[in-house]
Amino acid sequence: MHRWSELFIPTLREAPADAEVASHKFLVRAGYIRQLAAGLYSYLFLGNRSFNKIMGIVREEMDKIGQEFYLPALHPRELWEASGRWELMGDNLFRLKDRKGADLCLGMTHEEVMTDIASKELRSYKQLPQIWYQIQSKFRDEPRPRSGLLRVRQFIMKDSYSFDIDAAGLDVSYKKHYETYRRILDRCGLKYMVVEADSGAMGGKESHEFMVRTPAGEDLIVSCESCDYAANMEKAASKLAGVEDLTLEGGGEPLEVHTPGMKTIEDVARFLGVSPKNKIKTLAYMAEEKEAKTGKTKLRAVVVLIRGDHQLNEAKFAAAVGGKQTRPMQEDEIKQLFRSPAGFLGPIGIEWAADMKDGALPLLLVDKALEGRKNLISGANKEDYHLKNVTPGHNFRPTAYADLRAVAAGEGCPNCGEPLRIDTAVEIGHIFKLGYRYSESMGARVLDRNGKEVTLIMGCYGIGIERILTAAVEQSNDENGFWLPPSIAPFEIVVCPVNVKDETLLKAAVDIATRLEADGFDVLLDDRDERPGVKFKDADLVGIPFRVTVGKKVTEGTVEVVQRSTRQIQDASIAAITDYFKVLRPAR
RNA sequence: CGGGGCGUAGCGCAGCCUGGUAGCGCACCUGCCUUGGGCGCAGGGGGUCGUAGGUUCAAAUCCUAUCGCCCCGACCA
Repeated sequence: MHRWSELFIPTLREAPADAEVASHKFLVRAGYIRQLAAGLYSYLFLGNRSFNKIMGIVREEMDKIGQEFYLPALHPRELWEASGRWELMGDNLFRLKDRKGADLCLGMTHEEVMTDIASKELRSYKQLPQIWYQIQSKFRDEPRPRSGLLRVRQFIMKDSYSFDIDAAGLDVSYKKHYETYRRILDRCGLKYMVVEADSGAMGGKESHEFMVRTPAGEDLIVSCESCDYAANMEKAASKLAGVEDLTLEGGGEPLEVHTPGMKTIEDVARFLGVSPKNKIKTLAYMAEEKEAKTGKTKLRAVVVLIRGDHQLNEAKFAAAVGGKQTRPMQEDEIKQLFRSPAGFLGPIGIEWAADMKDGALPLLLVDKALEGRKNLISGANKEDYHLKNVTPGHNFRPTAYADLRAVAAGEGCPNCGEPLRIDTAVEIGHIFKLGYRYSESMGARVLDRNGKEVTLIMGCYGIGIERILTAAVEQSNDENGFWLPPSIAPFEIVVCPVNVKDETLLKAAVDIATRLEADGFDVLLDDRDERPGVKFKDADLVGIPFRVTVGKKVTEGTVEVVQRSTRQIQDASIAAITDYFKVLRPAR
C-alpha cells in the first residue's frame, strides 16, 4: 500500500516565479516534476507514475497494430547524412563526438534508424506490411524551450513507422494509426480534435494532427462548430462572402490617381472612398535557393498579391515556393525591382516569370481570392500614385494563382458555410504519409511478386507522452489545483483520514484502502500526521480524481466520497465502498 | 539570433537608487498545544547575495565581463 507519509511528494504552496502556464505551475506545485535546466525536467514519483500509465495505454493500443522496438538514442553521423538530415536539421540536432573523434548525434526522431533496419532486413513483399514503434526519449536543441513541459529539449515520444509495398498499403497503415490514435486519446480522457495538417517540406500527401484546445498552445487551429471541419491554420481554407467590384472608370486602361503620402491600405482606401477589399496588397520577398553543386546562394524575387484586407499565411507561401527559404525584401531590393518606395508597389510594369521553373524573372504569386476580380486598386510603382482599373489576368499575368491567405475567424466554413472559429491548441499527435523520402535515400527496397525491385512507401506517426499529461492539466484545473482522468492519474483514489492520531479513523482508513486496492484500484493513503486542512489542500492539488474522507461518521459506518472535478460530495457506506468506484471501470 | 526581465536560505520576496556586520513570509528541526480546509505559542538550524574581475578604508549595493533562467519575436520532423 502506498502511504503518503513514506513517499516523496514535495508539494509547494506557491508556484515557482518563472512558471507561466497552468500546467507548468501545477505540475511543479504538485510535486510531479522539477526543472534541471532550460527544457530539461526530472520526473518525480507522481509524474513518473502518470507517464507510466499514459505509456501503458499507448503500448496496449499500439500492440494491436504494431511491434515495439527499443532503439539507440545515439546515432552515427553517417546515418543522418544518408537521409540528408545531418545538414538539414542544423542547430536543432544535438551533436557530439566520441573518444575517437567520430561524429554522433542524439536522435530527434528515428526515421533513419528504422529505415536502416528496413533496408537491411526486408527483402520481399511477403514480409510486408510492417508497423514498428518505440516509446523513447527524443532530443532537440530547441532555440527556445518554454511553457514547462510543452516545449522541451528532451521528451518521450511514441513514434511508429509503417512500411508498405504501395500507396494502397500505406492507406491501410495510415488508417490503422488514425483509429488507434483516437482510441488512445479517448482512453486518456482528453477532449481533442483531429485536424487536417500541412505535411510540410517532408513531402507527404496526407497528414492529420491530434490537437487539444488550450490557451497555452502554440498552434492555431481553424474549426467549424456546425460541421466537423477542422484544420491547422497552415492548411485551413474558407469561403468568402462575395465582393462587389468597382465599376470601370475612364477608357478602361489602368488609371493613375494621385495619393500623396498614402502608404497603407487603410489610408488609400479611405482616401479613395473604397473598401480595402477592392485593393491589392503587394508583398515583396526574396527566395533563397542553394545550388547543390556550387553551394552558392541564388536569390529570386517573389511578389505576392493578396486582397487588401487579407493576411498572408507564411506556411502556405512557403509551400507555394516549394519550401525555399524566404525573407522580406530589403529596401534597396524593392527599389531595384519596382523603382518605387514601399507603399506604392504594384504588379503592373514589371515582367514576370511565366512559370515557376522559368529562370531569372521574378515570380508573381496571386492569391485565389483575387482570381476573377476586376477593377482593383494597386500601387503604381511611383511615389504618391496608385492605379485604378487593375484586373488580374488582363492587365498583368500572374506566374500562378495559389491559396496564400490566412483564414480569419468568422469566415465561412469550406464545407457548410457557417462561421469558422480560430483557437490555440497543443499538438498531441501527428500522423503523416512520408512516401519515399527515406526509403529512397536510404535504399529500402524489396522484390515484388513479379521479382521487380520496389522502393518501400512509408508513413510516420508520433505521440508526445508529456503533452498528453500537460494537455490534461491545462484542460482541467482551478485555483486549487488540477484533476486528471482516472486512466492517467498517478492514483485513482486518495484515502484521507482526518486525524491519524485517532486510532479508529486510521484503522478504518487503512481498511478501506486495503479493500479498494484488493479490488484493483490505485489507492494512496494519506496517513500523514497533518491537520485536515493541509491534507485536503494537497489532495485538491495533486490531480487525483477521487478522495475518500474518513471522519467522525465512521462510527455510523459512513465516509465521504469526493469527486475532485465537480466537488460533489456524497456519503458512502464503508461496507459497500468499492461500489462507489465502479464508474472507474467502464467496460472497454 | 533580435528585444525585454530576473538571479539574495528549499519556495515566494524585500534590501541595491543613496556602499558601513544580510532580512521577511512559507517550508524545515525541537517542545507544548491543536485536529473537517494550508492552527497557535516558544525555541532553533540554514545564505560563497549566480560567477569572475575592477573601484573603494569598506561592495548584495557602484563599474565591466561572463554564466544561468524566464517572457516576446524569429525558428519549430
